[in-house]
Amino acid sequence: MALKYSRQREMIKEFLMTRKDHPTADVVYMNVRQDNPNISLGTVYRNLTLLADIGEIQRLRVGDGVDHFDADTSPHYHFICNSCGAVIDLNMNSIDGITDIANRNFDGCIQGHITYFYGLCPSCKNS
Amino acid sequence: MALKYSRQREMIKEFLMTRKDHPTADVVYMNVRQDNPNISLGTVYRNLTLLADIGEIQRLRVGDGVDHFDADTSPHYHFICNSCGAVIDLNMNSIDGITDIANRNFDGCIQGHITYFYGLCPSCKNS
DNA sequence: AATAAAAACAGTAATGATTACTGATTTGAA
DNA sequence: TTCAAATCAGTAATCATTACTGTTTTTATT
Repeated sequence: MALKYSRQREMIKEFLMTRKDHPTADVVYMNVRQDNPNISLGTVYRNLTLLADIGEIQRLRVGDGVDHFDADTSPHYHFICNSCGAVIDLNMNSIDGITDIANRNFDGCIQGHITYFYGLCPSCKNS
Repeated sequence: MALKYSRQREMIKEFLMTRKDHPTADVVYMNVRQDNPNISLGTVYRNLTLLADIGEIQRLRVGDGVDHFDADTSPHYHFICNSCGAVIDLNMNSIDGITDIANRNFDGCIQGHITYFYGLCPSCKNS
């Protein structure tokens, strides 16, 4: 199962790198299709999953029933607007200490955490 | 749209209160059906959503593609086993301080956070 | 450059969780 | 008791995602 080059995968990754708003598979599909009208939605899904599996992108399950994708794989937190659903990067340090706290009273082995912040985004706050 | 009594809703809530493992709608359905074989899956979904909306239960989106439900509405954290998918309550205090940290460099208004911990559950750890 | 096996593709069908619809039943206030 | 509103059971529809199939592309090897 050696990885082979794929124009489609490159286009998907490149599109994702231009976006800071963590688009869904469908948004990726609609945009990449502007340059390659023949691309299939299944190809988009398959490559997004593949890219996430090899760690080149990040899959975000923000709880709205649709997966979002982020080309920024560095550890960072996300904010989801309760009003408009926007997914926004947060500028704050990692709070890895909480996994230690969580491990204290737990018999298993906690390896990491996922945190999402909720509230009103700057634009929804002023309207 | 005043809320009226419903035997089905009561059964669903009562079943959920007996469980600590955060069952899915389908599991609720299969169990409640033992006492009421005529109950409809749609009724289970409708009432779980209604109970969550009025705050009597909690909906957990743990990222496995299926919603889980918890009759314990007090703030507490959850752990998801990377191996078996079990959803387990964690015995630790709320770390509300992190919403303050998150708010510092954010123009919007952060109202809360959702954190899930991942790793190996006690039973998967020893096998 | 020609060959061929593996990988990836486009297009479409299938899946699975959840929601919406419909006509019948239940609830609860007047 | 009456009756409108709420809820129900059963089923159809939706929507995101995955699986399947026959074709095309990639790439290592001649």
